[in-house]
Parts: sequence; structure tokens; C-alpha cells
Amino acid sequence: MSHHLNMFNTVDNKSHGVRKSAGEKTRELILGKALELFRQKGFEVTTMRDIAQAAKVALGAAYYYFPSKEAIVSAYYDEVQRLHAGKAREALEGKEGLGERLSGVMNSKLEILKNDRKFLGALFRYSGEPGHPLSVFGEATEAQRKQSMEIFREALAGTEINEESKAFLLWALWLAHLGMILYFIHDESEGQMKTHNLVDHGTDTLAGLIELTNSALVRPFVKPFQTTMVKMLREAGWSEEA
Amino acid sequence: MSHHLNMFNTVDNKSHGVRKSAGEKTRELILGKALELFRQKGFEVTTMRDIAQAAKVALGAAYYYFPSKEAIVSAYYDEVQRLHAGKAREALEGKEGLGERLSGVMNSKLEILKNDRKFLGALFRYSGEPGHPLSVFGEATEAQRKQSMEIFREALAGTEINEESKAFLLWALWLAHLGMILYFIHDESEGQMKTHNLVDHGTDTLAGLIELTNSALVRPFVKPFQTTMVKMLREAGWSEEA
DNA sequence: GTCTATAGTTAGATAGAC
DNA sequence: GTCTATCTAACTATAGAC
Repeated sequence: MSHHLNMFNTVDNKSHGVRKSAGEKTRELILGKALELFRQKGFEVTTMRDIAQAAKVALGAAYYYFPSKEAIVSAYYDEVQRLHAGKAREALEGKEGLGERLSGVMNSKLEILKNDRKFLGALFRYSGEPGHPLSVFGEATEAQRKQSMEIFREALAGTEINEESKAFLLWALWLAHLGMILYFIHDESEGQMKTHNLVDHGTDTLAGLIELTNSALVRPFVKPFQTTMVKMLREAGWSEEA
Repeated sequence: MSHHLNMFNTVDNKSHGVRKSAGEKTRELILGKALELFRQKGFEVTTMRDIAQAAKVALGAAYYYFPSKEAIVSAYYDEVQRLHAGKAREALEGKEGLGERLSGVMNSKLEILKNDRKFLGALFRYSGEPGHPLSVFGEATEAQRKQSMEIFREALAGTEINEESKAFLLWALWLAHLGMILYFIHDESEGQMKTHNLVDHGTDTLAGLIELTNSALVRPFVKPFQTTMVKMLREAGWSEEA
């Protein structure tokens, strides 16, 4: 029985039955060792040579699998997304209120990232460079973004919002979730308690506001704003992935 | 008469009467040439060697004045802030409505940045690294942040908001203004029209919302949210520059 | 397709002489 | 303050083993 711990320090069930090519295994080895080093020493100070050495492969092998050092963090984040899809759906089971549903999605994300604040910053390094393959806003990462927004779509299931506003809300939630990660990285409080408070109250407040704007009493006042905002955002091209 | 164009391609009035040390002049020369190259070729492809050569100094001299390549962009941004303080105050003259006041501040910023989208991204490179001297959220840039928020405080003059909410609103405006710059960088539309639309409608909408929440009819509904939010943000430590 | 080994190149950054 | 020389580490290139 070869249960073994993967890079996330969880039991890797997939290793039973699923054939992996030699390349696959090397790739995971490099990724795992890299993350180990990033967690230990930090992203900056860890060199590609360190990583190759730790994985007992040649430097060229590391570059064969990962075109750059940041690409390793990006690959890690792919895994995070995959895990999050599962964990978030688990968290959504049986939860009815919008507030707790949003909170479930956000908190499961934090749970996955909890030991990796040291190197998550590398994810944001190219956010201001539109063409860069690793920009969180770039074309190359569109699939990831869509996938992430799908999870939020599920959290919103059962909420009464028209499709256009919902599309915008998904974008906003994805952005907020990025902001959460950024805040999390900077949060030096015990157990990142401040981030958790922010998420708990923030999701609750947001849910309350959404319900408020749907209430018969307030809606007439809010309606014109919604119309303006949708128009504005359409002009701004948010729907075309701008 | 030695009117000459400075790095912003505007007439440099300060050069009359104000003595500059040799070092001061070298620094400006390097900064100016660097920005020229950044605008021409982009930030990435411009090397420190290129910059030093263009300024006819040794590589070491460039590093004597600027500890890193990004520090050049940061120094440029200091100038931007200084210019913005002036331009924004000009724009605020005679404007009464909150919407147009906010719009004035935002648009004057865009006006200053308009030719520099190519390298503004460098400003965000370390936003995910708390300790880094060039992180927009870091301690080392706190003075700049405060200065920037002061401009927004002036835009809010005459608006009825309690001090605690206002402090938060300033933070939010500063963040929104960062977001605007990010969007601006990614905006490939003719003359960055999309950014301008977003700013025009966004400031108007925000102003409308602020007024709405202050109205007698809606306030009772919104009040509990304001209370919760202020509490939440206090717990999150936003006031302590977290 | 997967890797090793090794030898560059490039460019950011630094040390220390003048 | 300014230079020259040097260092480091990301990255590339290549030739070959399996």
C-alpha cells in the first residue's frame, strides 16, 4: 500500500490505479520539492539550481517542465484551483443562506492556501503586464479565471438576480477573492484571524446587501443604479474579458 | 533663456533660480533618459545598461541613484503624485457636485499618466510582497499613500459623512484609483476610451449612492450595514495600515 | 518524448578603486 | 559621485544518452 503525501501534504489517492508516465512523476517531484523550498526559505532566495538539486535532476530538466520560476507557482495554483473546486462544493452541501454559501467558498480557499503565504505573492508579479503569460488578468490565464468564477456561480445558485447583473457579480466576486488573497498575504495576525474576520463579515454583508436590493421597499431606489452600472460595465467591456 | 523640457515633456519652470547640485542633475538626466527608453521600447526590454549608456554614465552611476530598475518607475511616480496634487486641486476649483469632483481627481491623474501605460505595470510588481520597499501596500510607500488620500479628502469636502466612514471611504477611493490605473494599463481601446467611460460613470454612480445612503428614506435600511462594515473594517485593521 | 551534462549569454545588482 | 570589474542567477543552447 503506497499511500504517500503529495505536495499539499495530504494523502494522494490518485496514485492508486492511475498510471503516470515517467515525465509526470518527474514533474510532480520537481514541483513538490520547489514548494517545499519556497515554504522553507521563501520564493526569492530559492534558486532554480536549488530546486533541481533537491529533486535530484539536472537544471535543464527543471526548465524542461517549467519555463520559469514563476511558472512553478502558477502550476501550484492550478492544483489549488482543482482542489478548491472539490472543497468548495463540499462546503456548499446543505448550506442554504447566500452568506454562508459565499463564506464556504472563500474559507475553503483560505484553508488550501494557509501554509503558502510566503510565495503566493509571486502570483501577482505580472498583474500589471497585459501580455505576460502569467498575468492574472491575461489571456493565458482565462481558463483558470472561468473555472474560478464557475465556483462562485454555484454559490449564487438560488439567488434571484438577472443574468447580466449576475455575470458582473461573478466578476466582482472573483476580484474580491483576489483581493482576499492579497490581504491574506499581508495579514500577519495570529492564524490570519483578520482575514477570516473580514471574510466572515464581508460575505454576510454582501449577502445582506443583495437581499436588500431585492426587497420591494428599497428596490425602486436601487434600480436606476443597477441599470446605470450594467450599462457602464458593458461599455467598459468587462464581458469581453477586458 | 533656458526653458527646457523635463521628463514629462512640460516646460520646467523650476530650472530658473533654483540651484541644483551636480548629483541632482545627473539623477534627473538618468531618470529622464530611462523614461524616454521605457516609453520607446517598454520596461522589460530596456536594460540598466541601455539607460546608463543613453545618459552617458557608467552602470554603477545609475545604481548609485536608483537601487533598482523598478525604483526608477517609483521615482517617476513620486513626480506623478506631485503633479497630481496640483492638477487635481486645479480641477476641483469651482466644482460643486461630488460626482464631478471625484471625476476631476481621477481624470487629472489619467491625464498625467496617458503616455506611460507601457511601463506603469512595474509599479505593481511587488504588490504581493509585504516587505518589499516598492510594494504599493508596504510601509515604505505609506507617505505616498497618505498624500494620495489627502487629495481624495479634498474631493470629499462638503460631503456629509462621519469621520470613521470617511476614513474608510478614502481608503476605498485610493484602492479604486489603483484599480483604475490597472484597468488603464490593460485598456487597448482608442484613447483608452473605456477607462474614461468607466471613470465618468463610476464616479457619478458612487456619488449618487453616497447621496442615496444619506437620504432620509433609504438611510434606515442602510444604517445597519454601515455599522457592520465599520466594525468589520476596524477588526480587519484597515486603520492601522494593514 | 525524457533527461543529463555542460557551456554559454544576459542583465540586475554590488564592491571597491579613484 | 563616478567608474571599472565582478558576481549571481535566470535563462538558453546544444549535444547526446535512453
